[in-house]
Amino acid sequence: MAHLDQHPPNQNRLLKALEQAEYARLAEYLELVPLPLGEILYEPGDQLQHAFFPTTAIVSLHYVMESGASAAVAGVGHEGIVGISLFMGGDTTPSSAAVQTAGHGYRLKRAVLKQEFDRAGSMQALLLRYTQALMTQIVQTTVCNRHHSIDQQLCRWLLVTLDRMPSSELVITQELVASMLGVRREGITQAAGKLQAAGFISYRRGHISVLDRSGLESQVCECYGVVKGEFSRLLSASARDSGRTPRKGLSVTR
Amino acid sequence: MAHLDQHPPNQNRLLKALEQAEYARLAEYLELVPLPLGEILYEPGDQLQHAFFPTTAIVSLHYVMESGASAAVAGVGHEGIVGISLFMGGDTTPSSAAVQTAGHGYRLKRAVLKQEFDRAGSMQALLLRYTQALMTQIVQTTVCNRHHSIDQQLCRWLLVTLDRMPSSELVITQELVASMLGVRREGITQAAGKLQAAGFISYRRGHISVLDRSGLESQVCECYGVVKGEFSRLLSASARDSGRTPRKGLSVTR
DNA sequence: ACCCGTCTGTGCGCTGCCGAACAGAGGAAT
DNA sequence: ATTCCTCTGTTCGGCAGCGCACAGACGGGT
Repeated sequence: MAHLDQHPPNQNRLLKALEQAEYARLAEYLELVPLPLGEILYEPGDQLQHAFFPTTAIVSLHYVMESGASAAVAGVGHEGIVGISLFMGGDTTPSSAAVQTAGHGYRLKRAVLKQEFDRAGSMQALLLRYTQALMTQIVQTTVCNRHHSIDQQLCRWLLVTLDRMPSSELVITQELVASMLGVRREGITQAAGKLQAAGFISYRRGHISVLDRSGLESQVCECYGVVKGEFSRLLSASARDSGRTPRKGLSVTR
Repeated sequence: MAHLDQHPPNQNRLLKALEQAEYARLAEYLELVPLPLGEILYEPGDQLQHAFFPTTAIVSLHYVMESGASAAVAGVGHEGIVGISLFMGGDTTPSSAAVQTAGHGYRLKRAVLKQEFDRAGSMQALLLRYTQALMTQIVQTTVCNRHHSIDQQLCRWLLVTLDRMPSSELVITQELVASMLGVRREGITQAAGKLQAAGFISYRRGHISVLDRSGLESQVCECYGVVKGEFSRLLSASARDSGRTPRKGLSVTR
């Protein structure tokens, strides 16, 4: 069993950014749960009962079409929360959330989250800023789908996943990556082959090791930087206190 | 000049859904403005000064890439508001907003909107539900980009635009439609040709008339219905009073 | 009435991605 | 060691959409 000290709540950036008083109110309700690969946190139409704050796990938000085809629209790791529809008021969404990388996270009962949100304090502001950052991520996925090659999208996916991992070893099959990017498995095989030939990664059945992060960064499309810039603009520590515009122009490429 | 009685604020669904007291507080600050085709309401990095509630105009939210290529991620008509980053806390976004169909709208100064939002009353709840519906729209655009043909996307675009128009005559060039869908102009020419041959639409230089709406609906992909279902679930009159889950299963196809 | 800028139709060849099918290769379980 | 299942590599044909180039056609402006 995972001990609390191995997985402190403040591994999650949102929980970490909470003010003392808020964190104190929530602490007793935070429940550490294991998030095994493939676990589905919610599906379309589900009445959500909990929100999740991943610590070491990564959750992918995706939409499954009638035909069975699917595509991920965003990912959530230790920087975020799964289940924003709880406080946005819709309670559910047409998309699904599934664990993409096994790990742990904290969950919080719907009523507790909603109550804290409705105090309209700094946690509300924090969650709303996070939601806006998430929207940016989705928007960027949209344009990336439209205009960029599988190669570039794979680079982007590797980098955002890496940003949420403690190590540079990703445990995932090409098949799963393909279904997340919404492309054929063969497309990933080929793109990954190029990256390996370039010496940026090495992989074996179900494992991808990133050897040269800067190599990936040299190939990735602008989408990666835009999203990363927005996340740090909206959620950096200096933005914590108010809703005002914090420092700008961190690393955004325009 | 447009008279107030030709363009009452309640043409905008969000304004219409406001409670008496809230509307009364805002009314004196609502400013009717013409929104000519092509006007840019904001660009990346702009510090927004106003939010806009379109009445007859349609605004498209899109992202312009470094290469100059662009793609629309969502549209806003009389059902919505432009400038959600004002109350979400980010004040700005990496995307742009431009008028896609000329018309009118009301604008509201940033401070006034923010103040009303921060009362954490029913307007806050309304705007948050709208934001969630907008996210659904963006998500659906993402998967539509990934998996559906230009033909289907054009159908979808025509229908959502039609839903926001009083007549069935759209004033827009194929060139503009192409840039909104993020595809080549030739692709639109071809897709529109098919639809015309099928008798669903007729067009001439800068004008598209929808002749057979149900024809379009028979060809459109599921994305249209999903978004429409979410909007009515989240923003129908019966959902106005609280954040609770309203009626379900309107027309969403799963 | 004219002119010129913009919009629309059409024709290439090209390429990135899809669909399907199959062979080999790891790795976990027995 | 053997078995079996899943993951990975590779091939081939097909097609949707791209980039480019050019011709005609419309319509607003003077």
